[in-house]
Amino acid sequence: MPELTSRQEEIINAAIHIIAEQSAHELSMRSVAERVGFSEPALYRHFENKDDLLLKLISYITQNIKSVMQKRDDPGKPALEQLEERLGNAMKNYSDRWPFTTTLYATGMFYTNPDLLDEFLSLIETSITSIKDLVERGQGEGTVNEFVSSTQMALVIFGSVRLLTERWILSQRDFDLAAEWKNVWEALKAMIVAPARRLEGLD
Amino acid sequence: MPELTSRQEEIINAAIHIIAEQSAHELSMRSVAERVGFSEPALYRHFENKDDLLLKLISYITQNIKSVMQKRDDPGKPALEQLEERLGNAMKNYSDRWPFTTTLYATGMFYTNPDLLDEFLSLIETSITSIKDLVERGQGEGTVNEFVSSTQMALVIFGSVRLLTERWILSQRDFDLAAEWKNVWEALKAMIVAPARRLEGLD
DNA sequence: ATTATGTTAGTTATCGATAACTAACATATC
DNA sequence: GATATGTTAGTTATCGATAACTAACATAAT
Repeated sequence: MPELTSRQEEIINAAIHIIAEQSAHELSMRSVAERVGFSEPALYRHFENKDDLLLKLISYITQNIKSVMQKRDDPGKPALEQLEERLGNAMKNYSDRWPFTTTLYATGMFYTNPDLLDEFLSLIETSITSIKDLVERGQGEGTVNEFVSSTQMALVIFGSVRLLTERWILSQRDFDLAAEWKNVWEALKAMIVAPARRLEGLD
Repeated sequence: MPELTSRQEEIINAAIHIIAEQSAHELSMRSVAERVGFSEPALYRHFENKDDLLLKLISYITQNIKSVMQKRDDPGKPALEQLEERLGNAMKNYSDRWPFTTTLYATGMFYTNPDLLDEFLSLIETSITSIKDLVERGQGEGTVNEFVSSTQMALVIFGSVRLLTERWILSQRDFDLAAEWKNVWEALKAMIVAPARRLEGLD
Protein backbone atom coordinates (compact mmCIF):
# COMPACT_ATOMS: atom_id res chain seq x y z
CA MET A 1 0.00 0.00 0.00
CA PRO A 2 1.84 3.04 -1.28
CA GLU A 3 1.62 6.30 0.65
CA LEU A 4 0.01 8.93 -1.51
CA THR A 5 0.63 12.66 -1.39
CA SER A 6 -2.47 14.83 -1.32
CA ARG A 7 -1.71 15.86 -4.89
CA GLN A 8 -1.54 12.24 -6.01
CA GLU A 9 -4.85 11.57 -4.34
CA GLU A 10 -6.35 14.59 -6.06
CA ILE A 11 -5.14 13.39 -9.45
CA ILE A 12 -6.31 9.84 -8.83
CA ASN A 13 -9.77 11.05 -7.92
CA ALA A 14 -9.94 13.02 -11.15
CA ALA A 15 -8.99 9.87 -13.06
CA ILE A 16 -11.62 7.81 -11.25
CA HIS A 17 -14.32 10.28 -12.17
CA ILE A 18 -13.28 10.21 -15.80
CA ILE A 19 -13.55 6.43 -15.92
CA ALA A 20 -16.84 6.38 -14.03
CA GLU A 21 -18.56 9.22 -15.85
CA GLN A 22 -17.06 8.78 -19.28
CA SER A 23 -15.22 5.51 -19.92
CA ALA A 24 -11.97 3.72 -19.32
CA HIS A 25 -10.68 4.31 -22.79
CA GLU A 26 -11.20 8.03 -22.48
CA LEU A 27 -8.69 8.05 -19.67
CA SER A 28 -5.50 9.69 -20.90
CA MET A 29 -2.84 11.80 -19.26
CA ARG A 30 -4.31 14.66 -21.20
CA SER A 31 -7.89 14.17 -20.04
CA VAL A 32 -6.72 13.75 -16.45
CA ALA A 33 -4.65 16.91 -16.62
CA GLU A 34 -7.58 18.81 -18.06
CA ARG A 35 -9.88 17.61 -15.34
CA VAL A 36 -7.49 18.26 -12.49
CA GLY A 37 -6.86 21.71 -13.87
CA PHE A 38 -3.22 21.86 -14.81
CA SER A 39 -0.93 20.80 -17.58
CA GLU A 40 -0.17 17.30 -18.71
CA PRO A 41 3.58 17.26 -18.04
CA ALA A 42 2.90 18.30 -14.47
CA LEU A 43 1.36 14.85 -13.93
CA TYR A 44 4.79 13.35 -14.49
CA ARG A 45 5.98 15.20 -11.40
CA HIS A 46 3.66 12.99 -9.40
CA PHE A 47 3.60 9.72 -11.31
CA GLU A 48 6.34 7.99 -13.25
CA ASN A 49 4.07 7.21 -16.19
CA LYS A 50 0.51 6.25 -17.02
CA ASP A 51 0.96 2.69 -15.80
CA ASP A 52 2.19 3.97 -12.47
CA LEU A 53 -0.86 6.19 -12.14
CA LEU A 54 -3.16 3.33 -13.08
CA LEU A 55 -1.60 0.92 -10.62
CA LYS A 56 -1.80 3.41 -7.75
CA LEU A 57 -5.37 4.19 -8.76
CA ILE A 58 -6.40 0.55 -8.61
CA SER A 59 -4.69 -0.13 -5.32
CA TYR A 60 -6.27 3.04 -3.92
CA ILE A 61 -9.67 1.61 -4.77
CA THR A 62 -9.03 -1.96 -3.67
CA GLN A 63 -7.57 -0.68 -0.41
CA ASN A 64 -10.77 1.21 0.24
CA ILE A 65 -12.96 -1.78 -0.48
CA LYS A 66 -10.78 -4.18 1.46
CA SER A 67 -10.96 -1.95 4.51
CA VAL A 68 -14.73 -2.42 4.61
CA MET A 69 -14.60 -6.19 4.14
CA GLN A 70 -11.78 -6.75 6.59
CA LYS A 71 -13.33 -5.29 9.71
CA ARG A 72 -12.07 -6.66 13.00
CA ASP A 73 -14.04 -9.70 14.13
CA ASP A 74 -16.08 -8.92 17.22
CA PRO A 75 -16.26 -12.29 19.02
CA GLY A 76 -19.15 -11.11 21.19
CA LYS A 77 -21.53 -10.80 18.28
CA PRO A 78 -22.96 -13.88 16.52
CA ALA A 79 -21.12 -14.65 13.28
CA LEU A 80 -24.23 -14.64 11.12
CA GLU A 81 -25.24 -11.21 12.38
CA GLN A 82 -21.77 -9.94 11.80
CA LEU A 83 -21.68 -11.31 8.28
CA GLU A 84 -24.99 -9.65 7.54
CA GLU A 85 -23.72 -6.36 8.86
CA ARG A 86 -20.44 -6.56 7.00
CA LEU A 87 -22.01 -7.37 3.64
CA GLY A 88 -24.64 -4.70 4.17
CA ASN A 89 -21.90 -2.17 4.83
CA ALA A 90 -19.99 -3.31 1.77
CA MET A 91 -23.07 -2.81 -0.38
CA LYS A 92 -23.75 0.59 1.09
CA ASN A 93 -20.14 1.50 0.39
CA TYR A 94 -20.40 0.27 -3.21
CA SER A 95 -23.48 2.37 -3.62
CA ASP A 96 -22.24 5.56 -1.94
CA ARG A 97 -18.87 5.51 -3.64
CA TRP A 98 -20.18 4.38 -6.97
CA PRO A 99 -17.39 5.98 -9.00
CA PHE A 100 -14.99 3.65 -7.19
CA THR A 101 -17.20 0.67 -7.87
CA THR A 102 -17.75 1.51 -11.51
CA THR A 103 -14.04 2.07 -12.01
CA LEU A 104 -13.21 -1.22 -10.38
CA TYR A 105 -15.52 -3.10 -12.69
CA ALA A 106 -14.57 -1.07 -15.75
CA THR A 107 -10.85 -1.69 -15.42
CA GLY A 108 -11.44 -5.26 -14.34
CA MET A 109 -9.31 -7.07 -16.80
CA PHE A 110 -8.57 -4.34 -19.19
CA TYR A 111 -4.88 -4.39 -18.62
CA THR A 112 -2.22 -7.03 -19.07
CA ASN A 113 -0.01 -5.64 -16.35
CA PRO A 114 0.63 -8.52 -13.91
CA ASP A 115 0.69 -6.13 -10.95
CA LEU A 116 -2.84 -5.05 -11.76
CA LEU A 117 -4.01 -8.65 -12.09
CA ASP A 118 -2.49 -9.40 -8.69
CA GLU A 119 -4.32 -6.46 -7.20
CA PHE A 120 -7.65 -7.75 -8.48
CA LEU A 121 -7.03 -11.33 -7.45
CA SER A 122 -5.97 -10.18 -4.02
CA LEU A 123 -9.16 -8.16 -3.60
CA ILE A 124 -11.29 -11.16 -4.50
CA GLU A 125 -9.36 -13.59 -2.32
CA THR A 126 -9.40 -11.17 0.63
CA SER A 127 -13.15 -10.76 0.36
CA ILE A 128 -13.80 -14.49 0.08
CA THR A 129 -11.52 -15.27 3.01
CA SER A 130 -13.18 -12.64 5.15
CA ILE A 131 -16.56 -14.23 4.44
CA LYS A 132 -15.22 -17.73 4.92
CA ASP A 133 -13.91 -16.94 8.40
CA LEU A 134 -17.31 -15.74 9.55
CA VAL A 135 -19.04 -18.70 7.90
CA GLU A 136 -16.77 -21.07 9.80
CA ARG A 137 -17.46 -19.39 13.09
CA GLY A 138 -21.16 -19.56 12.26
CA GLN A 139 -20.82 -23.28 11.66
CA GLY A 140 -19.13 -23.59 15.05
CA GLU A 141 -21.97 -21.65 16.65
CA GLY A 142 -24.49 -23.96 14.99
CA THR A 143 -26.25 -21.28 12.99
CA VAL A 144 -24.72 -22.14 9.63
CA ASN A 145 -25.05 -25.46 7.83
CA GLU A 146 -21.87 -27.38 8.58
CA PHE A 147 -22.37 -29.97 5.85
CA VAL A 148 -21.32 -27.49 3.19
CA SER A 149 -17.70 -26.46 2.84
CA SER A 150 -17.12 -22.97 4.16
CA THR A 151 -14.89 -22.18 1.20
CA GLN A 152 -17.57 -23.02 -1.33
CA MET A 153 -20.18 -21.21 0.71
CA ALA A 154 -18.06 -18.08 0.79
CA LEU A 155 -17.61 -18.23 -2.96
CA VAL A 156 -21.36 -18.54 -3.46
CA ILE A 157 -22.04 -15.59 -1.18
CA PHE A 158 -19.43 -13.34 -2.72
CA GLY A 159 -20.52 -14.40 -6.18
CA SER A 160 -23.98 -13.07 -5.38
CA VAL A 161 -22.48 -9.79 -4.21
CA ARG A 162 -20.50 -9.42 -7.41
CA LEU A 163 -23.30 -10.36 -9.79
CA LEU A 164 -25.84 -8.06 -8.19
CA THR A 165 -23.33 -5.23 -8.29
CA GLU A 166 -22.46 -5.93 -11.91
CA ARG A 167 -26.11 -5.83 -12.92
CA TRP A 168 -26.52 -2.60 -11.00
CA ILE A 169 -23.67 -1.00 -12.91
CA LEU A 170 -24.77 -2.35 -16.30
CA SER A 171 -28.25 -0.99 -15.68
CA GLN A 172 -26.73 2.48 -15.07
CA ARG A 173 -27.49 2.10 -11.34
CA ASP A 174 -31.21 2.33 -11.88
CA PHE A 175 -32.19 0.39 -8.78
CA ASP A 176 -31.34 0.71 -5.09
CA LEU A 177 -28.36 -1.58 -4.62
CA ALA A 178 -28.48 -1.79 -0.83
CA ALA A 179 -32.23 -2.43 -0.81
CA GLU A 180 -32.02 -5.11 -3.48
CA TRP A 181 -29.17 -6.73 -1.58
CA LYS A 182 -31.45 -7.16 1.42
CA ASN A 183 -33.69 -9.41 -0.70
CA VAL A 184 -30.77 -11.42 -2.00
CA TRP A 185 -29.36 -11.76 1.49
CA GLU A 186 -32.65 -13.06 2.89
CA ALA A 187 -32.64 -15.76 0.21
CA LEU A 188 -29.00 -16.50 0.84
CA LYS A 189 -29.52 -16.74 4.57
CA ALA A 190 -32.29 -19.25 4.07
CA MET A 191 -29.90 -21.28 1.95
CA ILE A 192 -26.98 -21.35 4.34
CA VAL A 193 -28.61 -21.76 7.74
CA ALA A 194 -28.25 -25.02 9.62
CA PRO A 195 -30.88 -27.62 8.58
CA ALA A 196 -32.41 -27.97 12.03
CA ARG A 197 -32.96 -24.24 12.29
CA ARG A 198 -34.49 -24.17 8.91
CA LEU A 199 -37.17 -26.70 9.77
CA GLU A 200 -37.88 -25.16 13.14
CA GLY A 201 -38.22 -21.78 11.50
CA LEU A 202 -35.70 -20.24 13.85
CA ASP A 203 -34.26 -18.00 11.22
CA MET B 1 -28.23 -11.58 -34.51
CA PRO B 2 -26.40 -10.35 -37.60
CA GLU B 3 -25.53 -12.84 -40.33
CA LEU B 4 -21.78 -12.94 -40.76
CA THR B 5 -19.86 -13.65 -43.93
CA SER B 6 -17.06 -16.18 -43.59
CA ARG B 7 -14.57 -13.33 -43.97
CA GLN B 8 -16.18 -11.42 -41.13
CA GLU B 9 -16.04 -14.50 -38.98
CA GLU B 10 -12.38 -14.96 -39.84
CA ILE B 11 -11.59 -11.38 -38.88
CA ILE B 12 -13.61 -11.60 -35.67
CA ASN B 13 -11.77 -14.71 -34.64
CA ALA B 14 -8.46 -12.97 -35.20
CA ALA B 15 -9.65 -10.11 -32.99
CA ILE B 16 -10.78 -12.49 -30.27
CA HIS B 17 -7.39 -14.16 -30.18
CA ILE B 18 -5.65 -10.81 -29.87
CA ILE B 19 -7.77 -9.84 -26.88
CA ALA B 20 -7.41 -13.25 -25.25
CA GLU B 21 -3.70 -13.75 -25.82
CA GLN B 22 -2.55 -10.16 -25.57
CA SER B 23 -5.04 -7.67 -24.16
CA ALA B 24 -8.05 -5.59 -25.02
CA HIS B 25 -6.12 -2.40 -25.43
CA GLU B 26 -3.79 -4.02 -27.91
CA LEU B 27 -6.74 -4.54 -30.18
CA SER B 28 -6.44 -2.12 -33.07
CA MET B 29 -7.42 -2.25 -36.69
CA ARG B 30 -3.71 -2.57 -37.40
CA SER B 31 -3.15 -5.54 -35.10
CA VAL B 32 -6.25 -7.29 -36.43
CA ALA B 33 -5.16 -6.76 -40.03
CA GLU B 34 -1.70 -8.05 -39.24
CA ARG B 35 -3.07 -11.14 -37.57
CA VAL B 36 -5.59 -11.93 -40.27
CA GLY B 37 -2.90 -11.50 -42.88
CA PHE B 38 -3.90 -8.57 -45.01
CA SER B 39 -3.87 -4.82 -44.92
CA GLU B 40 -5.70 -2.55 -42.56
CA PRO B 41 -7.91 -0.75 -45.09
CA ALA B 42 -9.18 -4.11 -46.30
CA LEU B 43 -10.96 -4.48 -42.96
CA TYR B 44 -13.16 -1.56 -43.87
CA ARG B 45 -14.52 -3.61 -46.74
CA HIS B 46 -16.06 -5.92 -44.13
CA PHE B 47 -16.87 -3.63 -41.22
CA GLU B 48 -18.04 -0.04 -41.18
CA ASN B 49 -15.62 0.94 -38.44
CA LYS B 50 -14.00 -0.36 -35.28
CA ASP B 51 -17.16 -0.05 -33.23
CA ASP B 52 -19.05 -2.10 -35.79
CA LEU B 53 -16.41 -4.81 -35.59
CA LEU B 54 -16.49 -4.74 -31.81
CA LEU B 55 -20.25 -4.95 -31.61
CA LYS B 56 -20.42 -7.89 -34.01
CA LEU B 57 -17.58 -9.53 -32.12
CA ILE B 58 -19.40 -9.27 -28.81
CA SER B 59 -22.70 -10.49 -30.18
CA TYR B 60 -20.87 -13.38 -31.87
CA ILE B 61 -19.58 -14.41 -28.47
CA THR B 62 -22.77 -13.85 -26.50
CA GLN B 63 -24.73 -15.75 -29.14
CA ASN B 64 -22.44 -18.70 -28.68
CA ILE B 65 -22.75 -18.67 -24.91
CA LYS B 66 -26.49 -18.12 -24.97
CA SER B 67 -26.94 -21.13 -27.22
CA VAL B 68 -25.46 -23.36 -24.52
CA MET B 69 -27.51 -21.86 -21.70
CA GLN B 70 -30.77 -21.81 -23.64
CA LYS B 71 -31.09 -25.48 -24.48
CA ARG B 72 -34.59 -26.78 -25.02
CA ASP B 73 -36.18 -27.97 -21.81
CA ASP B 74 -36.65 -31.76 -21.85
CA PRO B 75 -39.74 -32.26 -19.67
CA GLY B 76 -38.96 -35.94 -19.23
CA LYS B 77 -35.78 -35.30 -17.27
CA PRO B 78 -35.89 -34.01 -13.65
CA ALA B 79 -35.23 -30.28 -13.50
CA LEU B 80 -32.35 -30.56 -11.03
CA GLU B 81 -30.56 -33.06 -13.26
CA GLN B 82 -31.12 -30.87 -16.23
CA LEU B 83 -29.79 -27.81 -14.45
CA GLU B 84 -26.70 -29.74 -13.42
CA GLU B 85 -26.15 -30.85 -16.98
CA ARG B 86 -26.70 -27.42 -18.45
CA LEU B 87 -24.34 -25.66 -16.07
CA GLY B 88 -21.75 -28.39 -16.53
CA ASN B 89 -21.97 -27.93 -20.28
CA ALA B 90 -21.67 -24.17 -19.91
CA MET B 91 -18.51 -24.59 -17.84
CA LYS B 92 -17.04 -27.04 -20.29
CA ASN B 93 -17.81 -24.59 -23.06
CA TYR B 94 -16.17 -21.72 -21.13
CA SER B 95 -13.13 -23.88 -20.66
CA ASP B 96 -12.85 -25.27 -24.19
CA ARG B 97 -13.44 -21.93 -25.88
CA TRP B 98 -11.42 -19.94 -23.40
CA PRO B 99 -10.53 -17.18 -25.87
CA PHE B 100 -14.25 -16.42 -26.07
CA THR B 101 -14.58 -16.44 -22.32
CA THR B 102 -11.52 -14.30 -21.72
CA THR B 103 -12.66 -11.81 -24.34
CA LEU B 104 -16.10 -11.61 -22.83
CA TYR B 105 -14.69 -10.78 -19.41
CA ALA B 106 -12.00 -8.49 -20.79
CA THR B 107 -14.38 -6.31 -22.72
CA GLY B 108 -16.99 -6.51 -20.01
CA MET B 109 -17.54 -2.86 -19.36
CA PHE B 110 -14.72 -1.38 -21.25
CA TYR B 111 -16.87 0.47 -23.68
CA THR B 112 -19.49 3.15 -23.30
CA ASN B 113 -21.41 2.10 -26.37
CA PRO B 114 -25.01 1.47 -25.24
CA ASP B 115 -25.44 -1.34 -27.75
CA LEU B 116 -22.55 -3.20 -26.15
CA LEU B 117 -23.99 -2.67 -22.69
CA ASP B 118 -27.31 -4.06 -23.87
CA GLU B 119 -25.58 -7.09 -25.28
CA PHE B 120 -23.95 -7.82 -21.92
CA LEU B 121 -27.10 -7.20 -19.91
CA SER B 122 -29.05 -9.44 -22.24
CA LEU B 123 -26.53 -12.26 -21.82
CA ILE B 124 -26.76 -12.05 -18.05
CA GLU B 125 -30.55 -11.83 -17.97
CA THR B 126 -30.91 -14.70 -20.43
CA SER B 127 -28.67 -16.91 -18.32
CA ILE B 128 -30.44 -16.05 -15.08
CA THR B 129 -33.86 -16.62 -16.63
CA SER B 130 -32.79 -19.96 -18.04
CA ILE B 131 -31.65 -21.05 -14.57
CA LYS B 132 -34.75 -19.61 -12.93
CA ASP B 133 -37.08 -21.63 -15.15
CA LEU B 134 -35.42 -24.89 -14.18
CA VAL B 135 -35.35 -23.90 -10.52
CA GLU B 136 -39.07 -23.26 -10.62
CA ARG B 137 -39.77 -26.60 -12.21
CA GLY B 138 -37.55 -28.19 -9.56
CA GLN B 139 -39.62 -26.52 -6.88
CA GLY B 140 -42.75 -27.94 -8.49
CA GLU B 141 -41.19 -31.38 -8.54
CA GLY B 142 -40.33 -31.04 -4.86
CA THR B 143 -36.57 -31.38 -5.28
CA VAL B 144 -35.74 -27.71 -4.80
CA ASN B 145 -36.50 -25.65 -1.70
CA GLU B 146 -39.68 -23.73 -2.45
CA PHE B 147 -39.32 -21.29 0.43
CA VAL B 148 -36.65 -19.36 -1.43
CA SER B 149 -37.56 -17.18 -4.39
CA SER B 150 -36.55 -18.77 -7.67
CA THR B 151 -35.30 -15.43 -8.94
CA GLN B 152 -32.92 -14.94 -6.04
CA MET B 153 -31.82 -18.54 -6.24
CA ALA B 154 -31.00 -18.19 -9.91
CA LEU B 155 -28.96 -15.08 -9.18
CA VAL B 156 -27.01 -16.90 -6.50
CA ILE B 157 -26.31 -19.83 -8.80
CA PHE B 158 -25.25 -17.73 -11.74
CA GLY B 159 -23.19 -15.52 -9.45
CA SER B 160 -21.21 -18.60 -8.48
CA VAL B 161 -20.66 -19.45 -12.13
CA ARG B 162 -19.40 -15.97 -12.88
CA LEU B 163 -17.13 -15.64 -9.86
CA LEU B 164 -15.49 -19.01 -10.36
CA THR B 165 -14.91 -18.20 -14.01
CA GLU B 166 -13.50 -14.79 -13.17
CA ARG B 167 -11.03 -16.30 -10.71
CA TRP B 168 -10.07 -18.85 -13.32
CA ILE B 169 -9.28 -16.14 -15.83
CA LEU B 170 -7.45 -13.93 -13.35
CA SER B 171 -5.32 -16.90 -12.32
CA GLN B 172 -4.34 -17.36 -15.97
CA ARG B 173 -6.51 -20.50 -16.10
CA ASP B 174 -4.22 -22.42 -13.83
CA PHE B 175 -6.88 -24.80 -12.51
CA ASP B 176 -9.40 -27.10 -14.16
CA LEU B 177 -12.55 -24.99 -14.43
CA ALA B 178 -14.99 -27.84 -15.10
CA ALA B 179 -13.56 -29.95 -12.28
CA GLU B 180 -13.63 -27.09 -9.81
CA TRP B 181 -17.19 -26.32 -10.82
CA LYS B 182 -18.22 -29.81 -9.78
CA ASN B 183 -17.18 -28.99 -6.22
CA VAL B 184 -19.00 -25.69 -6.23
CA TRP B 185 -22.07 -27.33 -7.70
CA GLU B 186 -22.15 -30.00 -5.01
CA ALA B 187 -22.12 -27.27 -2.36
CA LEU B 188 -24.73 -25.30 -4.24
CA LYS B 189 -26.96 -28.33 -4.62
CA ALA B 190 -26.83 -28.96 -0.89
CA MET B 191 -27.90 -25.36 -0.37
CA ILE B 192 -30.87 -25.35 -2.71
CA VAL B 193 -32.45 -28.76 -2.21
CA ALA B 194 -35.78 -29.02 -0.45
CA PRO B 195 -35.43 -29.14 3.37
CA ALA B 196 -37.03 -32.57 3.78
CA ARG B 197 -34.67 -34.12 1.28
CA ARG B 198 -31.73 -32.53 3.00
CA LEU B 199 -32.50 -34.13 6.33
CA GLU B 200 -33.29 -37.47 4.80
CA GLY B 201 -30.05 -37.35 2.85
CA LEU B 202 -31.88 -38.10 -0.37
CA ASP B 203 -29.60 -35.92 -2.45
C1' DA C 1 18.89 40.66 7.55
C1' DT C 2 20.31 39.73 3.17
C1' DT C 3 22.13 36.97 -0.16
C1' DA C 4 23.04 32.43 -2.30
C1' DT C 5 21.47 28.00 -3.34
C1' DG C 6 18.33 24.15 -3.82
C1' DT C 7 13.73 22.13 -4.23
C1' DT C 8 9.02 21.77 -5.61
C1' DA C 9 5.60 22.27 -8.91
C1' DG C 10 4.10 24.33 -12.51
C1' DT C 11 4.47 26.14 -17.73
C1' DT C 12 4.94 25.86 -23.17
C1' DA C 13 6.72 23.65 -27.11
C1' DT C 14 7.66 19.70 -29.36
C1' DC C 15 8.88 14.82 -30.20
C1' DG C 16 8.08 10.28 -32.40
C1' DA C 17 4.64 6.71 -32.46
C1' DT C 18 0.34 5.20 -33.38
C1' DA C 19 -4.60 5.54 -33.78
C1' DA C 20 -8.73 5.37 -37.06
C1' DC C 21 -9.83 6.15 -41.39
C1' DT C 22 -9.78 7.47 -46.79
C1' DA C 23 -8.53 7.98 -51.73
C1' DA C 24 -6.68 6.02 -55.69
C1' DC C 25 -5.31 2.22 -57.94
C1' DA C 26 -4.67 -3.08 -59.03
C1' DT C 27 -6.23 -7.56 -59.77
C1' DA C 28 -9.02 -11.49 -59.92
C1' DT C 29 -13.39 -13.74 -60.45
C1' DC C 30 -17.78 -14.56 -62.38
C1' DG D 1 -16.34 -6.11 -68.45
C1' DA D 2 -18.25 -5.17 -64.15
C1' DT D 3 -18.17 -6.29 -59.28
C1' DA D 4 -15.76 -7.79 -55.25
C1' DT D 5 -11.73 -7.60 -52.72
C1' DG D 6 -7.45 -6.61 -52.14
C1' DT D 7 -3.07 -3.06 -52.15
C1' DT D 8 -0.10 1.31 -51.42
C1' DA D 9 0.17 5.67 -49.84
C1' DG D 10 -1.55 9.06 -47.54
C1' DT D 11 -4.45 12.27 -43.95
C1' DT D 12 -5.61 13.92 -39.51
C1' DA D 13 -5.94 13.44 -34.67
C1' DT D 14 -4.28 12.03 -30.48
C1' DC D 15 -1.38 9.48 -27.67
C1' DG D 16 2.52 9.19 -23.94
C1' DA D 17 6.66 11.32 -23.00
C1' DT D 18 10.60 14.70 -22.80
C1' DA D 19 13.18 19.15 -23.04
C1' DA D 20 13.81 23.61 -21.57
C1' DC D 21 12.35 26.90 -18.76
C1' DT D 22 10.30 29.66 -14.58
C1' DA D 23 7.87 31.21 -10.40
C1' DA D 24 7.48 30.41 -5.55
C1' DC D 25 9.28 29.00 -1.60
C1' DA D 26 12.46 27.04 1.94
C1' DT D 27 16.77 27.00 4.07
C1' DA D 28 21.67 27.94 5.01
C1' DA D 29 25.78 31.00 4.93
C1' DT D 30 27.71 35.40 5.30
